Amino acid sequence: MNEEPMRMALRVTKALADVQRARILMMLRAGELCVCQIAEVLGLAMSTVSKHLSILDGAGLVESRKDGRWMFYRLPEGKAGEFVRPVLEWLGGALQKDEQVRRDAKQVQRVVACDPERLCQRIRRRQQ
Amino acid sequence: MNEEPMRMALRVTKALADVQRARILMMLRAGELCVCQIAEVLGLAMSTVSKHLSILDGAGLVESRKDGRWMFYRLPEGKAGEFVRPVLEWLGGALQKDEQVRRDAKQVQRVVACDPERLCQRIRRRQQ
DNA sequence: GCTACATTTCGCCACATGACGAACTACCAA
DNA sequence: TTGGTAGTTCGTCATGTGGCGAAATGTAGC
Repeated sequence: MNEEPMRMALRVTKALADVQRARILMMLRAGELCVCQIAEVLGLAMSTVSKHLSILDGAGLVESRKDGRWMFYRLPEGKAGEFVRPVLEWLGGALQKDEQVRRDAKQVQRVVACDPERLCQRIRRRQQ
Repeated sequence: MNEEPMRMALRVTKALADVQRARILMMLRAGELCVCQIAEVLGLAMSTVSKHLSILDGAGLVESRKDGRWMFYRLPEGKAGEFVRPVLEWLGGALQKDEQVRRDAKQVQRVVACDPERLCQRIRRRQQ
């Protein structure tokens, strides 16, 4: 194991160096979310969100779980997240009072209350 | 005071999301360096290094001091560096065993022993 | 099997970023 | 004041990145 340290570190910092990905990480503090829920809050196309999530995943900043057609993403737990936990905590502290992050957190509350089926349909309609 | 938190955080993460800038930060752990010393170790043009340093400075990841024609850069100390210190420590830990970072550290030892006048001349010659 | 649908991958475009050399600035020393 | 020099800024170019829609993938249910 143990790939070149610089490569690992840069994958993390590059993954963190984007607004939408920072917003996603903050949203996931509330618990796991599926792609369409995240897309709904960010107001982005699902393909775009999926790409962001694969970048976060590649950096070890999220873990995923597949449930039927749905894919749920969450912050890494336990040993898997050891490497990135300090940075995630720093980011959380830095964005604690960010207005957009707070709006997102409220939206997440609304969105997890919805039936995911309906949510995905709504997003799909928005895109055409 | 207190600019939008997201903007501040992203300035830091974007500044960290580049190999050369990560190398610079690691090099500065040995103490302050001038632009030509950094350019020598990285093997980049001074104009490029200067740009990197201005990005690091804008993120609060370095402080600077002017001495005659020389500009010295160092890691931020005291209260100024409070915000970024956790990330810098994380990066230091992550890159502890990186080969390139170690080579850079040795080069820094060589370079600080040189007369800076001669060093700058050497770099300038290299660029033509 | 076939259909519906959540997600991912692909192809494309617009824009951001990192590199260089040249021109410009600021400062020291004659 | 004039030269020389460390550093910065500017213009340019190649490459990287984020966005979308369309096509591909995989899974549930008929």
